[in-house]
Amino acid sequence: MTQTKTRKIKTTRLKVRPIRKNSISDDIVQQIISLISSGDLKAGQRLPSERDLCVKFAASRTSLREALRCLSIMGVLTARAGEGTSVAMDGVKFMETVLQWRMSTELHDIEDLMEVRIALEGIAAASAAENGKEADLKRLQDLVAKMEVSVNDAKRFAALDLDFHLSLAKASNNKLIHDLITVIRGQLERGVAKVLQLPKAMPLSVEEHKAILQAVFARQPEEARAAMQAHLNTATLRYRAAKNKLHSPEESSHLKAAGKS
Amino acid sequence: MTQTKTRKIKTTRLKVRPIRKNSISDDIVQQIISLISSGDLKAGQRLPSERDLCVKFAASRTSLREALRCLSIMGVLTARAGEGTSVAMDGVKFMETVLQWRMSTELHDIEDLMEVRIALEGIAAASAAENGKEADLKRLQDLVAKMEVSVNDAKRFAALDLDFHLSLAKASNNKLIHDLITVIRGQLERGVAKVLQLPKAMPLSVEEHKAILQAVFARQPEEARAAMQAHLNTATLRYRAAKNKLHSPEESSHLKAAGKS
DNA sequence: ATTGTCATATTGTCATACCAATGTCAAGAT
DNA sequence: ATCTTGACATTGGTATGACAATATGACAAT
Repeated sequence: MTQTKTRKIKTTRLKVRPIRKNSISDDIVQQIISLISSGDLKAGQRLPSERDLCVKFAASRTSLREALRCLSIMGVLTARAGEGTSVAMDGVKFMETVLQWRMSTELHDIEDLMEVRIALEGIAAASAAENGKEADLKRLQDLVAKMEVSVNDAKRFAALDLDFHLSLAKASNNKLIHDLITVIRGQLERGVAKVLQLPKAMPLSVEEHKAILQAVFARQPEEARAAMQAHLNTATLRYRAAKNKLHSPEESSHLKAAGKS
Repeated sequence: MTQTKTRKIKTTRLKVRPIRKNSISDDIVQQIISLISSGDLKAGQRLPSERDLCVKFAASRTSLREALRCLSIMGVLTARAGEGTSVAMDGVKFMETVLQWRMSTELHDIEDLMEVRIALEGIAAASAAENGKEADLKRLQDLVAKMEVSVNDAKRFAALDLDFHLSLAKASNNKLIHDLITVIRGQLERGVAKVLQLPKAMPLSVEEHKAILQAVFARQPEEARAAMQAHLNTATLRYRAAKNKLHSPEESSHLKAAGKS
């Protein structure tokens, strides 16, 4: 069969473009996104009923529903039977599901996440020191004070820690950074809980947060960045220690409660 | 006046949770994500036909399709008539649609994007200098060489520039950073084109890329980071200039306001 | 004033049918 | 032998109708 030679290339090279039919659902999704983008659909606003939208889009209810359902699952829309469909109020759920998917379908190393997180939270700290409003800074102060008296309650401490970092990200006044930090932190939640189990972890963490807070209050962007990045670097080291020290063999997803035999 | 007094609050505060019925499509989506996450479904692998999946999930084809369609639109699956449905090979499309949606439904300032980009590409340059493989570095060198002889072809230059930055991000060996840079860069594409219209923009850009390249080849992470961030900072300044000089008023549509949310 | 009931509108689910695109493979043409 | 062609089966894409489940408001009953 080696004589299946190449001389058979007499097929003329026509300059045509492949025809591509975008699916109807795809099209509808894009249109709705555009409507939201242009402001014709505002957050919380209700959409016409599915049957009405069918005729507006000149599509079947099947195709329309595939589009609406997709947007609902992603958190862009909220739909409930009897009530109708409306634009979601908070776009955060969207990013949450998204990163959850991303993290699930494509493995990202914890170290990769931390590398990005260190950079972003560094920016956030610097920006907060530079531009943060007094109210935001006050809130950070309160949170650190609460952390200081919660060093014996790991669960509460973790919640306060999360609140601190997100509040600081918000104070940076860069919404993209706030979004990214939120979703990345969500992926690291388990790791955070582990780190806090280490002895002295919480008191040390309080001191580090105090250092960040001080730099932010002093309106020293670079110091704030350095303090934040130092905090997260040691947190990364503590995570590695926790990972190796504590039941190291398996670290993966879920503990399979083997039950008390 | 207000005799609708408050004493009527004897309604006991019960700790109950609202009833929530997850839709079938939602459930199927979660299950498929889990299958991909657990490795039971690998990238490129084909799923059973829709009609088969119907019986496996014990759901109607409508519900099943709403789930599959959602995953297809988001880029997690790829489906074509006659061929079947399979797990997408390239997860980048997913992040692209995601950020596109996010950018559309929630306004992000160009400056916010650049701030994040500067940090991430700084990391990428440093990591590439530290860990980049020789082949990756060689590719960067080739790209800069091509850029140097393309200073009169803005379109080609822009493509080479994009290639350079993404290749460097890839060389950093941090997939999350590569993803984020890719999508952020996608949002900035128009801005990049504008900047290159400025006089001397391309020759200057070449020099800056050479500086980055040199630092990376010298295996000097901090120098590489500094060179990259200097490059992007001047690019930002050039963008502002281009925005103000050229027909400015229209189209940016992002005005930064202290968003409270 | 609270509760029960009903009508109505809307989303959620299902079953069925048909269309369009793709792959398979055998029959026929060269 | 090799290539083309066409029929056929498989599969995703679309459309339609029907019914269930849920939320809302009006209204009667207690």
